[in-house]
Order: sequence, then C-alpha cells, then structure tokens
Amino acid sequence: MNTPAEKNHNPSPEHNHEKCVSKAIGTAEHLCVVRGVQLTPIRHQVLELIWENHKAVKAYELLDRIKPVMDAAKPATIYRALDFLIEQGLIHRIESLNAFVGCNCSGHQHEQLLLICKQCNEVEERPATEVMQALSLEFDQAGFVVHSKALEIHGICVKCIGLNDKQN
Amino acid sequence: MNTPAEKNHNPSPEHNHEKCVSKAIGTAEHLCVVRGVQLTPIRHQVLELIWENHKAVKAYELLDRIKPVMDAAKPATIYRALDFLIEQGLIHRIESLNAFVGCNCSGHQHEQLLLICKQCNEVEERPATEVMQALSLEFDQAGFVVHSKALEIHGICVKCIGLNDKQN
DNA sequence: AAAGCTAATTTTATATTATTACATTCATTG
DNA sequence: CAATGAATGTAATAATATAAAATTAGCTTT
Repeated sequence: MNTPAEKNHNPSPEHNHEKCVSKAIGTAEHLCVVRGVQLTPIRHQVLELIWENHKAVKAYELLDRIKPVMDAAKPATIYRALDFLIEQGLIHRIESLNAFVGCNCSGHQHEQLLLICKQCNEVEERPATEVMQALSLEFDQAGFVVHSKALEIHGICVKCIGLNDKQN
Repeated sequence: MNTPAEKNHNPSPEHNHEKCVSKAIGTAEHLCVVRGVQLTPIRHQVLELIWENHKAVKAYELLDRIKPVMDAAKPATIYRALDFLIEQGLIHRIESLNAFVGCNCSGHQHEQLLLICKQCNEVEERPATEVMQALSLEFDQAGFVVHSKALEIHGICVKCIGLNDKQN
C-alpha cells in the first residue's frame, strides 16, 4: 500500500520540472525588471517554494517551509510576498482552497480556468478561450462590469484517472 | 452624503422581495419534506436570515443576527446549519468571499455562474448555458472529471452602474 | 557624509473563519 | 418504551488573514 505522499507523487514522464521552474523564475525576474518592481530575496524565495511543484500550497505551509532558511518569518512575511506575487500576476490565489499556485501564463490572459485535482492536488491552468468568450457574452447580457474572475473546477485529473484505472 | 448602508440599499422597483422569500422558503420546506430531511428550526431560521436580501452574508454575521433569537448560538450552530443548507442545494457558498447567499435555482442545474457586485454586495445567479457547454468541452479535452465548480465573477452590477451614472 | 525619502521588513498583536470533540437531547421507529 | 441515529449544546482550539507601529535598507539630494 502506498503512503499518501507516494500516492500523490504523480510525475509526468514528459514533464521536465527543472526546466519548467527555471523558465517560470526567469520570466518572473525579467518581468519585475521590466516593470521596475523588486523581486526581493523574500519574494524570490516564496516564488521558488511555490514552484517546487504544480500543487496548490497553503500560506502556512509556505511559512513552515521558509522558516529553516528565514527563521524570523511570520505570517505577514508570507502574506506580503504572496500579495506582491499575485499583484504581479506571477501566482494564482485559489479561492476555493485558500491556497496558491504558480502561474505560467504571465504576459497572456492571466485569468484562466483552473482545473484542480482532488487526488494529487495539482492545478492545471487553461486559457479556455471559448469559455471566456461565452462569459463575455453573459456579462454583456447582464450589464455587469467585471473586475476579476475566479473560475475553479475541482475533480480528478487525467493522470490520476490513469493511475486509478491501472490499480484495478 | 449617504451612509454606506443607504448607499448599499439598492432595491429594484420590480422586485417583490416578500414574494421572492416566501417562494424560496416554501420551495425549501417542500424539498426537505420530499427528501425526508429535517428543516429544523435552526436551519429554517438561518435560511430566513440568509434570504433577508440577495447579498453575500458571512457566517459570523449570521451568528450575530441569530443571537437575539437564539442566545445559545455558537459558531458550530451556524456552520452546521450552513453545511446542511449547502448539501441540500438551498444556498451557495461563495468561495472567494467566505460568504453565503440564497439559491433560487433548486431543482435545476445548481452550479451556476455567480455575478457578485462589489458595491451593493448582491449576487446574481445565472445558468449561463453557453458557458457551461464550453466548460464541458474543455473538461473533455483535458480528460478531467468534474466534481464541483466555483464560477465567481466580481465587478459592478447593472443597478449600481445606473446609480453611479446618475450621481455624475 | 548627513539628511531625507520611500519601499520593504520586523514584530507584536489581534481579527476572522472554521473545525473538533464530546456530552446531551430529540425524534423515529421497531 | 427502548434503541438508534440525527441534531444540538458547549468548550476549546485550529487555520487563515490583517493591522499597526517601529525599524531597516537602499536611494537621492545636498
């Protein structure tokens, strides 16, 4: 029998996460320079922790994980870093989990459809163009002026379905 | 100058709220009988409080509002009632606000698009059929099996836009 | 270098939201 | 009417998030 941790370790053979992270961090660094904002050590650290994987991560988990490196870290330390990263569009806040996840859509449409797997906790972002168009029509019909969207879907991702099937 | 409360009082001339509430409560009572579940006094009370208006309301606000009637009420009292009402599809939980709102779509597709006004705090539910269809396609493409959806849009509703325009 | 400015951080405290656990009571129904 | 499961009462605490004031670090202006 697998431990929960093992069960939730769900690598995709074709996914090179090292590359994925370095791209995300690189883009973040570049964007901050371009925008004249500071990706300070704390912010950089938090962003790296978030990018350790593609799973939704909680603020206090980040706090625990940053403490070995930054003993003085307090909730406010984390929340301020998260606020900054969200403002800069470098991470998403997942409202329905009170959690956070790295965003790899910087520069494009930032508000995407989030598919959140209950089993492995990984989050897939999808631009979902048709959905967004249908939403726009809906807003027009309602006369509603949008400021922000939370489009969060919970279920089981394709990788976990595959794993589950194999087990039977 | 208006007080915030006055500013946020935003009645629609064509909306008969008394009728609206009695319909919602009536439907709830009926559904609970049909389903063989108990709409106990506490649950009924909480449902009525939620239906006082169409605004998103917080759990601890409900707690404060129920105390005059039920002095013994504690957080668990409210959260248990809310859990029941959500299970029965009689209210929605608004994930991005940690708040709740009455649901008038019982019997139909329960998961609807929620348009949440930042100014008056009212929530409009919309079936948004085209959006839902586009979402289904997206899930199929992703191979994702959906358990639940949170589709929450924040912005300014058509009534508030009208009011704001008049003020200029 | 000193003074002044701003953004960022530290620190402490506290507010807000939600759950757990266990005792008790209530409502059926066998 | 006793047994059972559902609902409630109660206390404590966990989990999430923010506020506010003091301090620091890095600039820039003189």
